[in-house]
Amino acid sequence: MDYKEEIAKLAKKTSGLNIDFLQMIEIPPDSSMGDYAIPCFPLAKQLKKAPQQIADDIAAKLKAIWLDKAEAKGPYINLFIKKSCLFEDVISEIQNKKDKYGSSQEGKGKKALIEHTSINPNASPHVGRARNALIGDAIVRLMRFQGYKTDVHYFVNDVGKQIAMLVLGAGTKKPAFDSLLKLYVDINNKIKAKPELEKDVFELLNKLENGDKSVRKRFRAIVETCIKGQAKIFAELGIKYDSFDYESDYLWNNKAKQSLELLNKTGKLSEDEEGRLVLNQEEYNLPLKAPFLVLTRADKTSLYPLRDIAYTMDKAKLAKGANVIVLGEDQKLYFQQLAAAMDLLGFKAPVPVHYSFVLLSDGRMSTRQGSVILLEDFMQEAVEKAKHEIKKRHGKADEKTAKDIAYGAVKYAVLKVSNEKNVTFDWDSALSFEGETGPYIQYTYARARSILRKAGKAPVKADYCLLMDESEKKLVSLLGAFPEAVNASASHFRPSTLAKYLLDLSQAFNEFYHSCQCLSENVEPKLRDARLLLVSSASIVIKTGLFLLGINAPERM
RNA sequence: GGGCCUGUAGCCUAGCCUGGAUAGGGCGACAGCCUUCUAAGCUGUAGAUCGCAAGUUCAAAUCUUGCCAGGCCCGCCA
Repeated sequence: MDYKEEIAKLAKKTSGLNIDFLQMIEIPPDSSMGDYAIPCFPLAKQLKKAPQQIADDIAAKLKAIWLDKAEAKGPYINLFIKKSCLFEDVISEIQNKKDKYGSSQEGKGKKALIEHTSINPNASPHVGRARNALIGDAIVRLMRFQGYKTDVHYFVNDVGKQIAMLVLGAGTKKPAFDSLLKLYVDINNKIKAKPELEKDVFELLNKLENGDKSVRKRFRAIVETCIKGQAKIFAELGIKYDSFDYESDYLWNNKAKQSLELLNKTGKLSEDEEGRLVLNQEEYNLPLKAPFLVLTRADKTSLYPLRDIAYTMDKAKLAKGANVIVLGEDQKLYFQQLAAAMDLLGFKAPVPVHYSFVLLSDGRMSTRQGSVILLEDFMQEAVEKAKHEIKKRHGKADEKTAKDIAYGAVKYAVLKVSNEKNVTFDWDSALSFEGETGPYIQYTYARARSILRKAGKAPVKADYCLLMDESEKKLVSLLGAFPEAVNASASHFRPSTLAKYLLDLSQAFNEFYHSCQCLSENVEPKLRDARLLLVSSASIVIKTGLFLLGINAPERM
């Protein structure tokens, strides 16, 4: 039952006012003030009465079977829902729906396409780039949970100067994945010291674009090594892709060229004074110094935007429903240019989800300079620490649990921060297992599961009126808020919203855990049943929530 | 020069879209709580002119404008 709606209806009927109360209803800051509240300020003008008076008048008249009481407190009408109704609704719904609880199913029957990660295939991913993958994966999970049939795409940027440099650096050797970063840094330094080497880079690119078989092979070999290495690391974290789309394919299959022709038909394409093909985007009023998107070099070899336009057109054709792309904040303006080009071609651009960079205490991460924290290293450190912590408690550590905890910490540390906020990477806080962390939430789950294991057979129903403690009430109310949290998180593409919710829920559970016993002998059997169902419900919701963030919930830790 | 994002206790962060009741958390500090379901936990204390200044409003962390600081971007990188 949706109490907000019921309250709105009731308030409208009793007050006789033609006002949409639904918008006005809010949740009081403290549960002792009621389950819902209606602030009466907005009514004051219309009724020409003091809001306090209005609250008094209306509160006295509000009556419904599910309503325990309505009392005016200053200008607010505070509403208390009958506990039996409120608790019954929430707990039985969770028990019925189990791991489906919280899904709005609003994507049912719809499809979604999402592109994320799409890192340059030049080295092992650093934690800044990993932010893309982690946010992207959480969005994928949220959308699937909401019922969307979701395809995950990874655009492999295997064309361009950066890769050509790597190919040049490798020469005839076949470097291993682990050695790519060093190779990449070295060749960057080498070219910096000897700029005439750039000529070789462009020559490689030209040959690649014009279909030189051996050059093509050299590119593919090194890119494959890199993509395999990257995919393995992400797979270790439970992140999977349905399709790796190679940028170079857009050269071979002529789609880049074809989109150039389509753009030409718009009349906005022209050659600039140096022979490059540029797209006029004046009409879109983008904050650029010159309103042109450069699509080719003077030798007419393609630049990234052209290949990206071709790719984005393909995605637009493929995307039957939602079309989402996760991009760094550095791509914001560029993406607007891409979107403008799509608009010109009559295609709908994807919805961009932007995130800010992970910084180091002494500045930005740069693969080129080798000043990075590699995701692998972060994961490894976390696993070491998890093993150490488990051994401290249980004597020996099993690999699976250690990884669950370690990766939970890694993921949560990244996902709990709002997308648009910069993160300054700091080993101590990133590797913390206490406080606002993944392991804290996992620990909460393990505690709940431990109670349920010891309880043996689970009760089927209970009298929820017996749950009198403040901590119990708070817990139920948070459990009831899960669907809304999921919906807010999914619809705004903000995993941090769900991360925050799970933290609040875990805190509420731990407070309950400390103030209410379940299995103790002096707990009445009926109360025990009610509490066990509450614990079971909390465990279901925590597990589902963690799953949506891509975090495993170990049964013991 | 222009545009977008961010600014909340010593440090990190939620709330800002959709303005309302004492601005939530966490780390660190200090004081407590394990003979009772896992102390990776819980309770309490101290710590905030919500960057600054104006404006709108009965009411501003939240909306508007200006300024300051940090991040990112603005033609042949991707």
